[in-house]
Order: sequence, then C-alpha cells, then structure tokens
Amino acid sequence: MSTRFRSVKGTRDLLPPETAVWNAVEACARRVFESYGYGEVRTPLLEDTGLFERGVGESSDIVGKEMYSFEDRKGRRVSLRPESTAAVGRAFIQHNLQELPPPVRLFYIGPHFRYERPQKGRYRQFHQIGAELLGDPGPHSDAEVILMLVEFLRQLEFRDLAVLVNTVGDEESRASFRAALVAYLEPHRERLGEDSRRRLETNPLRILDTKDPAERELLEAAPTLADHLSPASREHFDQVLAILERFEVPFEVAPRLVRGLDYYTKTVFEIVSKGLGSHDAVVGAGRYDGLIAELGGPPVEGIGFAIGQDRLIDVLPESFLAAVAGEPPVMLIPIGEEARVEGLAMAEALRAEGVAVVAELSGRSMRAALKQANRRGVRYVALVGEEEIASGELTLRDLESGEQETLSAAQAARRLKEQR
RNA sequence: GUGAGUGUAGCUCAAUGGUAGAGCACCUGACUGUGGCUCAGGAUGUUGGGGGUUCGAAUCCCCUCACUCACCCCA
Repeated sequence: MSTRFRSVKGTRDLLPPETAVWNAVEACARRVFESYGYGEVRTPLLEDTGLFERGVGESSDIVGKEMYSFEDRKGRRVSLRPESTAAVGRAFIQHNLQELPPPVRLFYIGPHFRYERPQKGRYRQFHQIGAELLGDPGPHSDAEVILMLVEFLRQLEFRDLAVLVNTVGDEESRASFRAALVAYLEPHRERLGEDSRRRLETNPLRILDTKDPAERELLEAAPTLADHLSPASREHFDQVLAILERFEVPFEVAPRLVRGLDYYTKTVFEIVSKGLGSHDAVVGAGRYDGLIAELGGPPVEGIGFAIGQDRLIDVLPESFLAAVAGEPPVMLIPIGEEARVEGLAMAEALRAEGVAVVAELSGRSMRAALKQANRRGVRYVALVGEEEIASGELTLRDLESGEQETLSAAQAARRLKEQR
C-alpha cells in the first residue's frame, strides 16, 4: 500500500490495454491528417520560456502561473511546453519554412505540461493532437481545417457533433471591442464576481462566456463583437460559414465563444459532442494571423487546432473501443518439462507464419494453464507435449468449440487465418 | 491558488469504541495430456503516516501525506 515511489502528481502511467486505444487514436489522426497533405512535426518538449511569454501572452494564466519553468545549469530560462502552436511557429521561422510553397501543413502529437490542480480529464502532463496550417489568410483554409477535424472525429465514430464557431475579428477589431467592453463593464464593477473583476484587467473577452446568471444579464446590453468587426473580418467569417454550409458541417454560431489565448484572431471554434459536459470542449482552435510575426518571423498567417487527447479518449464512443479490442494471441502451452523449451521453438515457428503467440513459461500444469487461457479470453491454444515434439507438430485447440487437431505450424497458421 | 470528499488485502467494499472480515482475483489439489461449473485448502494487511483521548481506536480529536471531484484556467 505504502509504495515508496509513485508517479508525480498530475502524471500517470498508461498501461495495456489502454495504450492500444491511444495508439489507435493516434494512427487514425495520422491517417486522416496525411490524407489532407499534413506532415508530422516533432518539436522539443523544452523551449525557451520567452517563446511562450511572447506567443501565448504574459497575461494568460498559462504563462503567468501554470508553466513548468526553471533555469538550466547555465542559467537559461526554459519551460516544458504548455501548448504547441508557439513551438510550431518557432520551428517554422527557424527553418525558413516560408520558403516552401504555401500553405505549410503540419500536425503534432505529444505530451504537454501545465502546473494545475489535477481533476477529471485534466493532468499536469496531458496530451494534445494538433494541426497548423501556415501561410494562407483565406477562409478556405479555416473551412478545410474544420472539415478535416470533423472527418477525424467521425472516423473515431463520434456522432452528434457540433462545431461552435465564432469570430473575434482581426487585431484592430479585437482591440476596439476590448476597449468598448471594458468601458461598458467598468461602471458595473460591483455587479461582477471576483473572477470576472480580475478578468477585466487580464482578459476581458473571457467574461463573455461566464456562467454566472447575473453577469449574463449584465452582458445582454453589452457591446457586441459583431459591432466592432471590420468589413474584411465580417466577409472572412461569412465565407467560412458559407463553405461549412456547402459541406453540411453541423455548426452553430456561438457569439460568446472566445478563446483564452492572446494570439487568436478572426475564426475561433470548438467542437462538442453530446454526452460531454458543456464545459468540456475537446477541441480548441482558431486563426492566429499575427503570431508568426510576433515571434519575429515573416508576416505569415496561421490557423490550427489542439485536441485534448486525454479527454477525447475519456469520451470515445463504445463502437470505436470495441473495434480496437482485436483478437487475443494464441497461447502456447507446453506439456511436460521437455516441452518448456521445445514449445518455445514451436511458438517461434508460429510467429514466423505471422501468428501472434503468447507462451506459457511458468511450467504450471496444463490444467492450470488452460484455466488461465480461458480467463484471459484466449480463443486458441497450441499444445505441445511429447507426442507433438516427436512429430514436429502442435495440437491446436479451439477453446470455444472444444475441437482440436494436430497440425504443423504452417497448417495451424492457415487454419487460424480461415477462422478469422 | 480556493473549496469539498475519500484513504481498510492485488481490486470492490464491510466491520456503528470491544478478536480486522467478505466477494472477486491469485496459487495448489480433487482431475499426473484438456479449460469454463463445482468442491476443499493456501497466501495476503504497519486499517496512508505521526501524535493524542481511552482499560481498549479502523472507528473519536489534532497534524501530515496521498488520491478524487468541483471552482479558477484551459485541451
């Protein structure tokens, strides 16, 4: 009970059979994203702390209090990555990817770190699957990214998807709206909760998605983002919506949807699936036209999304999980002492024929071994004893029907393929 | 950072201040080359840790640690 070492708070071990689900989800992401022309990027887990201060925004909680930051042995300020968009942006700039024919399409899969109090679906080491499309400012990019995401989720067999989409406008629209919102709310300061009062300083747009009824009422009469949208931003958004309609993407315009990260511009969206809590957005996404320049790169626009893989796996449809389960391997059971070695040779022979084999090694009785095979859900066992060793064969037993037959490894492999 | 809940066998949980238990899982045998059912037996605990109250503490009190959930924030 009192184990000496435990995984660090907020981190966890993923074990079989769960890891098979993780691999299946990742394989699906790779397949779908590659079918849209995306290539995988792997950036370091460790980055210059300044990258995130600059990219994500110093006012955000992520940078302000949630980063795993420290100085290395030479006093360099480094952080475990809390997200990847800034890191992908950094790699884009560092390797002059703007020289490639635009747009550049990249995806990533991997762990990220934020120092927060762990709770359901949220860990200090968490995992994101994300994609970034860099170098195209047009609405068609936004639409394609959303289409790809919807396709990915459909392949994971999610039904009842809804894309919540909004626009926060370009940088000028956003700035003028922000000022107007603060001007409106400031006189009503006392009607705001403690959190919202703080957000008034740090991130006023976030007040829009408050859950407090009194605050919602106050917001009824607040200036709207729509009033501050530049004509270009509005046109961009309308085109995105038109394309989504053309492809029958189930979307809803969510005027209060804002994202917490400073770099978002124009289109922002989330995806929800019924059965998820209202608060549990599995995907957060948006356009970030100013980010690359902010990081010291060329004026290249971008749009991308990040999926919370831990949460996604939490709510994966049963049908997908069932498909992942797959067939258990054949269990090789040696009978007698001599067969403990000769049985291994037969296991190797079966594997050479492409059959997955788990060998019983412990020398327990055949009875006990069969019992265990049964509990493990094994369908076929290969029995190897004196007689089989003499003839160079094995006895393949179907635990479901109770039928068995003595065969060569090659014959057994063929038989198994027929059966499945 | 704030608030709440829970810590007893590998797992799920009982034991209302009086001998720490059950089910499941595990091992062995009944059955020496044939599983699922059944039966018999076996192993397993510093009751998260420390302190206190008491004749006596898993149980009451204090401290501490861990886990879980919610808020905040976000994926």
